[in-house]
Amino acid sequence: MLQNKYNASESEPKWQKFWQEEGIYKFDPNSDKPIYSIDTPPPTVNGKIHMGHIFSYSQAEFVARYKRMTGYNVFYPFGFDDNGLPTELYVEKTHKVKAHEIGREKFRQLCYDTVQSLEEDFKNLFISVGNSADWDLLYHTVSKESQRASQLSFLDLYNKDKSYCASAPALWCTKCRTSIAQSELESVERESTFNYLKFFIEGSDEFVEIATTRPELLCACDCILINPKDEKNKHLLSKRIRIPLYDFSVPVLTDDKVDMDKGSGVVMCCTFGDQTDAQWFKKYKLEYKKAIDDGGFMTEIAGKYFGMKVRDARAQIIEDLKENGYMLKQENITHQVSVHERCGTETEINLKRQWFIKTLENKDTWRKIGDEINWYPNFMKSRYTDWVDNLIMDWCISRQKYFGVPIPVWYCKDCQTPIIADADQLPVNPITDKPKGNCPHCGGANFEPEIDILDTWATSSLTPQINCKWKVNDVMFNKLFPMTLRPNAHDIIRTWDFYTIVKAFYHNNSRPWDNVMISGFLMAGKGEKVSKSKSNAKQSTADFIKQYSADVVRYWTATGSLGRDIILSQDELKNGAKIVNKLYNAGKFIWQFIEGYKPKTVDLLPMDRWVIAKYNKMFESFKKHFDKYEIGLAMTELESFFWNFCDNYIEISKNRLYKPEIYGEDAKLSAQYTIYTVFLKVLQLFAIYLPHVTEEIYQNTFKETQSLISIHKFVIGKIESEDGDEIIKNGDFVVNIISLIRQYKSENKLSLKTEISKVEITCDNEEFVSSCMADIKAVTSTREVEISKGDFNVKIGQPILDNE
RNA sequence: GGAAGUUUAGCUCAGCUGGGAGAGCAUCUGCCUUACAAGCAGAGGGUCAUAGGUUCGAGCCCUAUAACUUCCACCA
Repeated sequence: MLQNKYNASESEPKWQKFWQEEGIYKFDPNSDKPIYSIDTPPPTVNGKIHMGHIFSYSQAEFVARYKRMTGYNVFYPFGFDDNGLPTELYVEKTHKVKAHEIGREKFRQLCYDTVQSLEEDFKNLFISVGNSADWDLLYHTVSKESQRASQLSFLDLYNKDKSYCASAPALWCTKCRTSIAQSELESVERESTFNYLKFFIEGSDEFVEIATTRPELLCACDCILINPKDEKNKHLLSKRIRIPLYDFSVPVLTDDKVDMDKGSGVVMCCTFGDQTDAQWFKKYKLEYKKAIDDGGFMTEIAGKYFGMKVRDARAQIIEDLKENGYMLKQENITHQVSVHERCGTETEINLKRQWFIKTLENKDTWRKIGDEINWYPNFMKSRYTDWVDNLIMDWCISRQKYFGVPIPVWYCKDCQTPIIADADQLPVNPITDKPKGNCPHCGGANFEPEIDILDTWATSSLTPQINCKWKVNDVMFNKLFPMTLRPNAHDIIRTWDFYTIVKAFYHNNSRPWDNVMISGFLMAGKGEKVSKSKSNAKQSTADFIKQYSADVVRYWTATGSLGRDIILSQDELKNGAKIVNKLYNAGKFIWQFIEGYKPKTVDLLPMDRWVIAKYNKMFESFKKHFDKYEIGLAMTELESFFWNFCDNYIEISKNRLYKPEIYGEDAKLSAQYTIYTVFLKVLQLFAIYLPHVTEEIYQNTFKETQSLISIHKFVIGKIESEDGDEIIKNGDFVVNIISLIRQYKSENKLSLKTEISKVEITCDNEEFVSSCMADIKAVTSTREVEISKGDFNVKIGQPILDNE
């Protein structure tokens, strides 16, 4: 029995609890069913879950439900990415502390406590929106198991010579005080000035003009470069050039990368102004002059600018250059600069001992694996291939941070050789643990621990291995790996997707998954994304659930299309509320006629066969869309069928259901069979999107005569029927006739229940139309219908206005 | 500078292998019809971005152009 009104805020938590208790969504490791596995993105634990997450995660959630209901044993874990920089930044911000000030251990503990409570909230939120992950499979990137996997990965890469330790120029964030990877850069437009400076040739008052945006790096200048083909500057080659304001001079070198036509065609190379400088540094084995310290302040070599922030030093040196007559001219420009995506700070390049994973040497492999994977939507694949094509640096995995997976390495104090931990001592923390033996190189017994930690992506790129129990349970691993689906938003194709591919190839010589499904972003407005860290998520997800219900929020998430950004729309939410209400009301209506009814095969009336054929046809395209991960298009098919079912089929059949004494017992049985069967099927399909209201209806109606404990345990499919397109065409034709009569009433401002004395129909499928005579009469309230063969025409007689 | 996506009704979008221009919302007109007024029935509304081309026929294919969005590169 269904209550008169549906109360979502009562029902939703009730069913969520029921599903948990009954293990409705649990993965069965012993099942023979084919496995469908989902490599769920672990959200970074740094703030609140906003509607953008719900949007993106729902896409995979719908797929999980769909696959479960098409006979798969679905492996759908959930995870949290709770180590690393994003979490540290969050903790520093919310607790108003600086990690390097309060100390490593204290800070790690603070991080740990913070993520514990946040994750509980995250989990509850995802449950409250009806997420059907198997929570028993929950993983954390900071857990012992993940740390072990991550360190095993490190060992494996080291043993396979796919990683190396080097003092090489690496991207550096002076605010976060850590090295970062190429993938963590973001381009932003910044105002700057182009400064054209006089550089005097040593021992002469002749000068050469060199333009720079970074005059504060003059103190770190190593050389001047020109193009080898540059005739006009050729005379500089044998000369040394004096650095303005500083008491030293540098040689002139040649390099093809110098653009003769840019500025004066003469460039200065500093350590380090940009990527090109870093390349020249390596190529010509230049001296490292560290001008900027780890925190973004000028070093001693900057002379009078020592201790100043880069920006201030730049402003000051520009003044000094002007004052001393070195400034030829200045141009204001706006240019793209690389900033750290997490904090927006302009990045520097720093030279430190770092660990790298080789990514440059296998570009062809990365492309090949990209080709092996199905990308949905396909055009998003170009994000991946573009990224691979444009890689210029190996993946730097050292982070000078605290809260993360330790790099399992010590260095011999005598010969500096890295000592790698043993596999059987993992997870290991080199600061508190000791290596198992002496230095293999010199036999030394004094070690210095590596204090850096691993890039958080170095661990999260192992989610398939972590989830599938790599090097933990071989049987499981072989069963699950590679995984079926990787769902994520398009912002992390170059990080998460790329790194996961790299690791799966190095460790398992395989692609990590068969399919990648890319979702769009929730935009707060034009060109403005909603993000956890920016807190521009105006209304919280919990508020939306409270206001509209979880089902309605889910409905909205299903309206987006693959890979495309969407803007939160109140209209779509209202639409969702309408559909939930409509389903519930249809359930109430149908219950009146199916209470105690058990479906049995009967001869069906034509319009009943019609609606079943319509359902089957809709199911085909529903399936077609869903198999291509087009969740929204599938739902649109379902929705429009359901609305048609209510407004046309139910209207037609309700007379037979109400008045068997007029239309006959058989006609009622036929209608009962049809509404029972079709509505139960429709409910199953809607269960993917609206799991709560469909469960509420099922439990209070069909459950009585069905053996399955939950609507979510059904296998969706077609309804048995011989009919095809012919009956659809004929039935649609009848609906069209009904429409014409409704139109007549509407145009004449009559109530739809107004009786019509007589309707004369001529058409060429008069046989079929005649077979639906009783339905037509009933639904249009027509006393007499005459049908004959001929050109299509519907003649509507007089309405009967007085109640007789 | 390279690339991808988008451009269809006032708004949000659907249109599969070329043949009828569509849905929802909004607007307007009716209707309390034994599930639902959070509903039902109906109506109006479009040079399918622009210009060429292929074709018997183009929203769809080709070429060029424009606008918007995004990714990548440039950063002397």
